[in-house]
Amino acid sequence: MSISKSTARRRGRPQGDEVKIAILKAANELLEERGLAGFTIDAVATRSGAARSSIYRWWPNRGALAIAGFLAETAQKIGYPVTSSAIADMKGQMMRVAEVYGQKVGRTISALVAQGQSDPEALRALLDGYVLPRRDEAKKVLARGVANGELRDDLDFDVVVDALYGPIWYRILVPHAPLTPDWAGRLADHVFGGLRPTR
Amino acid sequence: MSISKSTARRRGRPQGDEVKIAILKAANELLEERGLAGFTIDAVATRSGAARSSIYRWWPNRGALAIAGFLAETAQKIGYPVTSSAIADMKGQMMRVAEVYGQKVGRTISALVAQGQSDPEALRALLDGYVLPRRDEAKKVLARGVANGELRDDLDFDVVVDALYGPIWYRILVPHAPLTPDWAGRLADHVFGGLRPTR
Amino acid sequence: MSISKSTARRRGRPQGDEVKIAILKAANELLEERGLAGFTIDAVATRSGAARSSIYRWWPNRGALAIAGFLAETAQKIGYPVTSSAIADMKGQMMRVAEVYGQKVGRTISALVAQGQSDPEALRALLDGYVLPRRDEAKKVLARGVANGELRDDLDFDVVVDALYGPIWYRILVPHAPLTPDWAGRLADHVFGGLRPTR
Amino acid sequence: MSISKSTARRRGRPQGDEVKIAILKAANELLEERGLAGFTIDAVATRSGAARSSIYRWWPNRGALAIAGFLAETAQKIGYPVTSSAIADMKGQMMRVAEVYGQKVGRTISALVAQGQSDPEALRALLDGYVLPRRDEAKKVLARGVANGELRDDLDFDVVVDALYGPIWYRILVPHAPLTPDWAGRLADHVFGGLRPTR
DNA sequence: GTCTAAACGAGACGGTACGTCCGGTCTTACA
DNA sequence: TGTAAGACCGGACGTACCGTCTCGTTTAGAC
Repeated sequence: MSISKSTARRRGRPQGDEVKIAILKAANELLEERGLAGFTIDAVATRSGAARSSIYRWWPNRGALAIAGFLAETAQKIGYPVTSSAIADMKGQMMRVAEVYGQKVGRTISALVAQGQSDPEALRALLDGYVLPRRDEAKKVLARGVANGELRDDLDFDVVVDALYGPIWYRILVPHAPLTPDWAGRLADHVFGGLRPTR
Repeated sequence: MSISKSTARRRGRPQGDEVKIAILKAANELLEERGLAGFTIDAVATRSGAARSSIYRWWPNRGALAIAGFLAETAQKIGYPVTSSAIADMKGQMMRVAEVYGQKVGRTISALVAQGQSDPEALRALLDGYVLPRRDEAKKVLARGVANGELRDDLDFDVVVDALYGPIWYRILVPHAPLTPDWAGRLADHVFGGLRPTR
Repeated sequence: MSISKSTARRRGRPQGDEVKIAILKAANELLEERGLAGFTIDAVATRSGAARSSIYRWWPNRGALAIAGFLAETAQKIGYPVTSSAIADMKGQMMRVAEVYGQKVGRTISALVAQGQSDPEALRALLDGYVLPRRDEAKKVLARGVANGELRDDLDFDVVVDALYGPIWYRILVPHAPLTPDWAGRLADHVFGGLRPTR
Repeated sequence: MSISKSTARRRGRPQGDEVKIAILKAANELLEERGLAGFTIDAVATRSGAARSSIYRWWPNRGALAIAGFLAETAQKIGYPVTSSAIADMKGQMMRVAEVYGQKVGRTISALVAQGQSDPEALRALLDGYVLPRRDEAKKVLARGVANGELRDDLDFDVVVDALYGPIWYRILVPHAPLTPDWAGRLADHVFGGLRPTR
């Protein structure tokens, strides 16, 4: 995004971060509170106190702003616990994710995905900035599980991550029933344990 | 949508089905070809040869039209096979769903979900008209599997359906990787078999 | 408007003038009450209880209906008094016209004239059906005045009628001040008497 | 329309007068050429090269635009001559008005009046912006005539202005016969001279 | 301390789609 | 054949945003 900022400070007024931060904050709040429909450049400008032109100076369009707001404000709030059991760590993290996504963050995420359907760059940004990194984290936990014998060694990690986290996103985006930690726990149990009877 | 057409014909000019059909067809095609962005009432009108006002006579807004187009044209294309094995039936159906959703239908579905994020009625219609009925079908297959001993008898069907189909929707909506029958087959194997080592 | 009612009954359902009358009545009422803006074919249909198609059977478009409604209902309500004095007759008639036009009829007339601006046929119908006939009546009174010596014998009747009635229409259409009988009387006095000082 | 431009420039982009002028010009031309029927916001936009939204930024609806176009372009074209005789001045001005109104301006005026019938604000604007000011001018001339003895001193100026100009508007709006300077001259003669025989 | 170029607020501008309203035509069922 | 009902095409309306642009103002660093 920015090349050659390392070299000697350029002339002119430097870019007071407050404006940028206020914009991102407002963007995120609007996304949370009113979803994609209420997320208007004008609304962001009004709420943040910034001018529309200031927004367009830093982000090329509303999709980019939406993603940026999300990444800046809410993205990295859920870490993985680290205990001796990878399965327990996974399950715990899924439950915490469900808890968080079940509230305002869920609205934001679904708005972002919706935006992504008609805005390839926004989708790309969401994937690269959020989805893929988190998948990688999950895979590390899985690898740990394989290493210590908790998990089968023939697992396809991509499939497993889809199996564990896909349903969570599905419940955000297609809310046929509420997204709760309890449900997430049962989901983990079913997937880890399989569906076949134990002999 | 309208029952009670059986009774005596109403007074005025009857509603030449061709127009309605042409509109729905055009709506669906646009959704498939160009996603939500290109799905404009005007575009639908032009392509179908109908007048904008005719569209608004039958559907209150673009969300309703989008859902209606989908349900009328593409919704019921994938049935369940029925063999002796419920697990095989499930897996087979998932693979066929993946195949179909991996193409144009996927675009349509993601457009509908996106629309649903800012249009509660559209979301409701999608759930009631498509998602929930298909979940019910899946649960019947699962029940068969429990009955004949293929599946554990303590399963939470809602969780299981989420676990099996959630990832498919996830890959449509958050396309971090392509949606293929092969992947769907492996997904089924992982979930049915569980992730823990077999003794 | 309707000829040949005398001859032998034609086949089919007789045309029960009630519908036509109800339509004209409704048309006129709407014109009076809400002016051109509220004068909608649909509104006329609803109020009259007739179907839109029945309206279009008898009148080609809304302009024609408006004129017809006016002519049928309100047009011929103001006759000329006949006394020995033509000037008094004129003045009296002007005052009564002002009285009538100052109320609902004025709204109707201004609506018709407005309609006429973008509908040449409506204008033609208004002229032929109302304006010109009434001008002719006025000219007869003027001729009587010339004959009995009340009026100059070199008058241009068209100019005189314009001078006497033009201001009345003007006050209807450009209502810079109310249209009252008193004002009309003073108008008559000024025009008949001239504006120059009497020696 | 806007005073107080003298003070310090406002913050944002100033309002490039060209756009506004082009819009008004186009509006007026359309009114002249095609009357109220052809006077469409879209047509104005197309002809002026401006966007529809730019038009709506400055005028709230088509009525307001119509008036504004008229006032900006054609309104003030006819001044009063000033000679020693008030009567001659009046008559001269009436003839020139007749000449001008007899052409395109007449179309515009009748369109405006028509618009006014279903748009009270447009009517108000026409009265305040055009009709009343011009009536005031006329009254001044009349006052001069009274002062120098050409006219009776018991005249009701409002009635006189109605008597002199009312017929002209009447002939514009109810064009039963063409509006010519010659006719206007005869009108002036009749009204100033009165209709009674001179002893 | 001045100079100056970028940041910033404000808002005009061209566009595009929305959903509504109405006009006029056409097609049916019923009387 | 007249009438009620209402589907249909078409076109204008006014609204809401989008993304671009052009201003005047502010301000921290360069000089």
